Amino acid sequence: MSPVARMPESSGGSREKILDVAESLFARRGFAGVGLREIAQAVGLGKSSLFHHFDGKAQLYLVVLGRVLGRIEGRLGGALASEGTAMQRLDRWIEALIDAFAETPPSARLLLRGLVEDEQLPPEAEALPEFAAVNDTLDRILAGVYRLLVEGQRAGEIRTGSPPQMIQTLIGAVVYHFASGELGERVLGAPLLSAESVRERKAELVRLFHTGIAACPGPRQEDPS
Amino acid sequence: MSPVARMPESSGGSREKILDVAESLFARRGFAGVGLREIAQAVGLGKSSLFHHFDGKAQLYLVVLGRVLGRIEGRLGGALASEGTAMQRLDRWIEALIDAFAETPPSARLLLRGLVEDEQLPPEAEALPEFAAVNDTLDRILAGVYRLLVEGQRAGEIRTGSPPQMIQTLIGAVVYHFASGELGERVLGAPLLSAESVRERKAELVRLFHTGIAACPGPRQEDPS
DNA sequence: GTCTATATCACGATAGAC
DNA sequence: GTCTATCGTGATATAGAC
Repeated sequence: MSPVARMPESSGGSREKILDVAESLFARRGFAGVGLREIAQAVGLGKSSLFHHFDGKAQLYLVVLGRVLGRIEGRLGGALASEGTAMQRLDRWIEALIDAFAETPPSARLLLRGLVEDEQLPPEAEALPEFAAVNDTLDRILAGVYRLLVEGQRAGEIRTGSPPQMIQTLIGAVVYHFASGELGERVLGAPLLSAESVRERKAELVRLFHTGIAACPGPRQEDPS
Repeated sequence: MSPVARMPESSGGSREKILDVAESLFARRGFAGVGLREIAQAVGLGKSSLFHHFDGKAQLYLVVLGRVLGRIEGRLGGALASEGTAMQRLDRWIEALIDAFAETPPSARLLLRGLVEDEQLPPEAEALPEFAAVNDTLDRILAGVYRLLVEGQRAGEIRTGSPPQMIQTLIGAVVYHFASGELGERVLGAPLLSAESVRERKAELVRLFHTGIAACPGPRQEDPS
């Protein structure tokens, strides 16, 4: 899509390094909390050099956000396209989202900020093409899981109720968890990103969506994991 | 607790006005995204006047955050102290948390930032007494719901599983929802804070925690709402 | 493609008049 | 308790040499 995307190797991948560093810093302290000087310094460049790779701070931020969303969309697409019942695909969708955050730890924080902080960017940034691209990717992701939930309801696998409400819960339960950092580790009493914690999170959410947290005395669907 | 808390009325409540404005602005753009100049201007004061009410930006932010947490703790305490089974009290706890966010809309965003953004404050701010106060309130809130979940498990009302994992889901599902702003409204296709949306959110979460989202064929516990 | 130098502006915080 | 004036710093962004 981007004009620079065609040359993945040639002449020093400064651009990728900048994006990696910026992703980590923006995730930790947000758009306003990070200066271009700090980013440049962490990459090993002068501040002004960033302007030869990006049009400015806002565009850089949007490129970073778009890259994260693109990675996530790729993973989720596999779950949507997989075989099995709607409920099985939903389980895989949840697990794929968790894997995406576990693989690239800053993603969850960056995404949570990006989703919640509408007014953080200067107003003129909404005119940038990257802004529209981010929104489009987001819409596709949401539309995908929405269709999956509706399909599950039609098939009688998912109870009645508002799919958008369920989506809000899914996003909140997954994204918040992996963005919760120190507080999350205080709650858990364990590291957030260890293989064991990640596995436990998957199991808990799949179980929650299947049966809630109540000790239901009736017969239960088979545990899928 | 605070030395100023004893005089709720006398001599112009500038302090409260500052806190209200700061809460709204910090919620929208975060600690680093808001300048003292903007806060003072919105209150109708000069920038320097803020320093006669607060010790600096970081302390002001912590006071705002502490006030929000105090309001929430008050509401949740009522639910914890109420009568009924652990599951019924958990339902009330969830509904009280939702009411707190619905009543003071910026709270959810402010809190989500405060919870997730560890590194946003300058390091010396962690030495302020308000920092410890915020953490204490947070710990009390978390300990309260933790005890409730464990009690429910002992009584056989709540299934086995990790209470911390359940708490992470609770926080994520409630706080994210009410912090989700424009994106949340795009997902829902409806305003986030209308009486109907708030009622629907309560019903969805209570239902989710009772029975999951699967269409369970077995007998179900009575709907408590 | 990276650099130095600079322009312009806003920031948090302080001093001191009233 | 609020104000004006100011200090020192760091912000984004640009210009132009190499």
